[in-house]
Amino acid sequence: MQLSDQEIVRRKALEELVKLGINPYPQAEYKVNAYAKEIQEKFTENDNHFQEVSVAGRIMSRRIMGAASFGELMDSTGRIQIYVKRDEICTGKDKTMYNTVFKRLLDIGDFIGVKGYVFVTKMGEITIHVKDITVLSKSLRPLPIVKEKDGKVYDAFSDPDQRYRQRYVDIIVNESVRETFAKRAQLIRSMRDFLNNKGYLEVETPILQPIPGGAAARPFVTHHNALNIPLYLRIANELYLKRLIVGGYEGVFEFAKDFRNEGMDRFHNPEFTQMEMYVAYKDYLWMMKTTEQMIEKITVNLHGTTKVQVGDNVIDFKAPFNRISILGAIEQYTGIDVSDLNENQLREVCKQLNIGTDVSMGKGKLIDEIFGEKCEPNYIQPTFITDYPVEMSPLCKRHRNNPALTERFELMVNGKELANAYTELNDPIDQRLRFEEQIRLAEKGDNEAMYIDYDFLRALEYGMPPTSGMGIGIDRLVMLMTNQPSVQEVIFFPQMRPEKLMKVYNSDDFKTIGVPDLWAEHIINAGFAKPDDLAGEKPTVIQQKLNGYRKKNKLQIAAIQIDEITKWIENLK
RNA sequence: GAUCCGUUAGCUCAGCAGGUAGAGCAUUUGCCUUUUAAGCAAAGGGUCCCGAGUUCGAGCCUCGGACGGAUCACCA
Repeated sequence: MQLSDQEIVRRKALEELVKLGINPYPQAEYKVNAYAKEIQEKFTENDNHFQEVSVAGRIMSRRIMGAASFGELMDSTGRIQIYVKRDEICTGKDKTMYNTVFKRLLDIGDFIGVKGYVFVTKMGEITIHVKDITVLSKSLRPLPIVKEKDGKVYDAFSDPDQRYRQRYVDIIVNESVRETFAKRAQLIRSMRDFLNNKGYLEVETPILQPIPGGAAARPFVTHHNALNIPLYLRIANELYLKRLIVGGYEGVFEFAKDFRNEGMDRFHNPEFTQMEMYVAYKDYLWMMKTTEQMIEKITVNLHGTTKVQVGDNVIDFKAPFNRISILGAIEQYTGIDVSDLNENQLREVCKQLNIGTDVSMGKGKLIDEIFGEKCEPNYIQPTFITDYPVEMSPLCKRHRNNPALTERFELMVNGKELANAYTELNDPIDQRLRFEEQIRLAEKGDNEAMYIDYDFLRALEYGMPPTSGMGIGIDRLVMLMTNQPSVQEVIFFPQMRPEKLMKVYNSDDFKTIGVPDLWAEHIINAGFAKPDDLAGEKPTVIQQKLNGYRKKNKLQIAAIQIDEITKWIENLK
């Protein structure tokens, strides 16, 4: 492994700690009785609070001035300044703990525990006056140094690639990232509370499914050895949740990880979280009200107001949200009434509007295309789009006033779909026909049309009460609520192409061409990363470089001779 | 999948008509007992993403590749 100079320094410090009898990775519990945030919030100079604190965390900065030092310690709640004075942590004659351990062997990133009392410095900063330091864990890699003053961040650790691949570093160094994920947790808690308060049952259903139903998307396939069958990672949990409604639960919900084997971009991660809920005896009108109430409540819980800044827009989640039918929306933005058009006429309209189509698209898909192209981006404020054509909603009940439509809504916010809901189809005969229609579409080449789940049909045949169901994208909701421009910012470990490790050569690679052990240790550091690098150089140049390195580092080995080097180069060929 | 942009020290980023690779922070050493992104001073630190080519000479130019970002396409 090639180490940078800073990593070498830290490894040496580690060895020295051990020599001093200090275990850099101790086993024992370190008892903590206070946290940074708590001290910052509650300490006042007149009280006798916090006079014997014990705090543990990472050293995030140090300012050493002779026999006294300031530093910042970061624990799970935030940062607090520490003041370390030599004669306070070394009460006897031996000043090693300060001079050597604290000043030289500890680094930014190391975990320590400190005991002491809290006071306020002349500069007015709440600070722990340290009387005792315990090394808790040595850090061998230097952290990025991010500094901040008056809300302005300097030298931010900002490369998305590194931040997502090494999220642990991102959350050490970027406080706002920790806040985003804290908000995510709070949002989910708030939604769960809302649903629990209604008395619905939180359930878990299979992620490995023999038939990937409930949505139209390409699934990931895996294989079960014992059963010797393919299994799919779920694209939705809808059909399982509806089985539970058949089973007699009044309301069920699940926070579900779903998996879709499709493109990745800033709105799509292959695995994402959806909350789906189903409630018996309700319809989509009720569900609209419930959805807007739930989102309003979550927003207020998170922000104390219904208004949220998202990019350049302020979005107001105050219920009720606007409602418009999909055909009405199309008429609004294109001036064309498409409600009575057949497939060919729709194709004509698409052409006229400059929307690409292909033969696999049925009537439903064509309407969806027009809406997606001409209408969807316009709905910035929360808007329910309702009453979708029957062809694009195979699990949804037909509209009570128009059998060509369904009782479905999608919630659009900031020009994107956030939630999707139905008055669920519970007529088993109609459901079977709709599945069969999907199969016909599949044969036309729509690779997202559904498989038929016969057990689900069997369940419906036992009878499912009238039910309304809704799915809401948690990642997208978190993006809105935290004003983040991409899903990758709200998922701890977004999917990335695997890191490609470059072949790293070591001393053994040099030994194979005849470099003696003593030199093989040093040759990489002397500037030859791999054996082939020797081939491009004249032997005399190599000799100079190696012997120069020997002199500079005062190596206790004999100077290298030119004929040796010539032999290595011959061995290379 | 297409187009554009990026990849240089641990981190953030400069660099040029092709001529010995730079800054700030971090690191090391010395001085300094209350500092506030940054005390003062000095020093060390690089596979300029990888590979091929052009050239006397490539971080820079050409071609190919890797990875990332943005936009578009795809997308119930």
